Amino acid sequence: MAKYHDIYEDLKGKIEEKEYGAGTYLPSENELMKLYDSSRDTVRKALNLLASSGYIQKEKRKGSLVLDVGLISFPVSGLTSFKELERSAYRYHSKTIVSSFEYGHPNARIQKKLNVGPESFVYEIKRIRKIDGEKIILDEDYINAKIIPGLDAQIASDSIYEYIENTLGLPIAFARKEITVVKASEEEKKLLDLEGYDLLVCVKSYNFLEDATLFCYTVSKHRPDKFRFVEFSRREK
Amino acid sequence: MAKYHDIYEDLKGKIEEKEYGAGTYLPSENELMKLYDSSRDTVRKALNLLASSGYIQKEKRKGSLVLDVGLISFPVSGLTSFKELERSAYRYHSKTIVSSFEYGHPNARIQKKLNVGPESFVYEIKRIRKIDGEKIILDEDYINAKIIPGLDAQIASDSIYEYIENTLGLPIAFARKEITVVKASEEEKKLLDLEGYDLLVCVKSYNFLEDATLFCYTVSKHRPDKFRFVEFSRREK
DNA sequence: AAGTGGTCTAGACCACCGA
DNA sequence: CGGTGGTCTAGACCACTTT
Repeated sequence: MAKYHDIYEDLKGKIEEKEYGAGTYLPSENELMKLYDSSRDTVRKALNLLASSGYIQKEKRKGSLVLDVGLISFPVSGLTSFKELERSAYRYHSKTIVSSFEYGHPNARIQKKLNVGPESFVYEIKRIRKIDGEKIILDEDYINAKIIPGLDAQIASDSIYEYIENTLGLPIAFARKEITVVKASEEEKKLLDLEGYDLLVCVKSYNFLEDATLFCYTVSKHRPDKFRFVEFSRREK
Repeated sequence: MAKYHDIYEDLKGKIEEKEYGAGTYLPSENELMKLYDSSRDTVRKALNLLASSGYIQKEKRKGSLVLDVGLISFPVSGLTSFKELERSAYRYHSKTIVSSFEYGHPNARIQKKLNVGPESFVYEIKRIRKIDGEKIILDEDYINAKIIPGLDAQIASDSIYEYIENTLGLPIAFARKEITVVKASEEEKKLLDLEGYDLLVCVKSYNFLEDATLFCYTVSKHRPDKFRFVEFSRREK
């Protein structure tokens, strides 16, 4: 099912494999209709997906221009989790260390962040991400245990997202993220290999399920020299 | 024209004005068809825009849930330029100082960034952004003069984007951005009020017109404590 | 059983570009 | 003038939720 999505994946693949090279035009919508034996609307849905993710630029009365799919490395974008990054093209020698795993009632700050009361239960997990032998990233996750039950340190050392999506079958849908720069605390200096840096790039993220439930608040702190965020954005209007 | 866009704007406004409150559902697609006297497809286009910009979450067989439109401040996202930020809700006492304005052939690095030859002409503009009396941001713009002619220091001190879009009538379409953290050079320490910080948040941006012409490469460096980037992202699949 | 959003189709008109 | 993408319409079937 979801024909338009199949067409999107197919075209995306062919652009990445240079079958449709940068600077050339895709077949017209009329031709794509025939190629994929589908209606124009369906083809256009696929093309819109390609445009919004930066693969093509649609030009009126000319066609769909294939863009140069440049470097796509270390995106915080698209809800990518650390575990997914490992699997990506940019493969690091990486390791996750669970430095603390707690379960209990949240303090006032976390109650507010997760929008829960003092009687609720929350997992508080701290993890250190090691890349090429250096402790680079510190992740703090605050997870609503009522929504995400059954976590343990073993799952945390693997991938919490995979557990949520595959084991629990809960669909992660969207996130609000904020990137700032903060001073490193003494504890953070001890936990990470900061090499003299006293600032950290701080990515705070509110993560939601498909039914718009806020299930997790994450604070991810990166050593400045190892942080990189890439974005493709279209201008409104 | 562009009915679906009008509907989008109307609904967006009503969500921002709390006419449709967070946590409630929008009228069903069927009702919206009648409300706006349009077809279902047109209504759905508007709803998709709302969803992709984070205003609603569509839930199958239930409806379009209105999300809590939180803080939207200082987004680098969406191609927002400094001049637009000024006009936004978060109004700063701000001022732009053109610290250097040059016109000539580009060096090898800029030739590569702008994808032009050594015989081409490029504007190289440095601007300091003052917010509340403090010099916080340093912008370097490298602009292809063949595409964007007629720039001068006066325009640079106002808004280059406005000049491109309104005076020249050229449509700015999309950008590729990269955020990293870099060490401040001695020159940058002199130009900005860094208050002891020796790192800067560096936003590099390749900016394109609607016909996918690369017209401008920008490097924008921010004092770490004044930098903030907010993003809404949907999970693929 | 009624209502919802997700998908797909077929056809239409427009504005504009290039031959 | 034919081809392009942009927009809009009307109708259809599906899977599922709610009543």
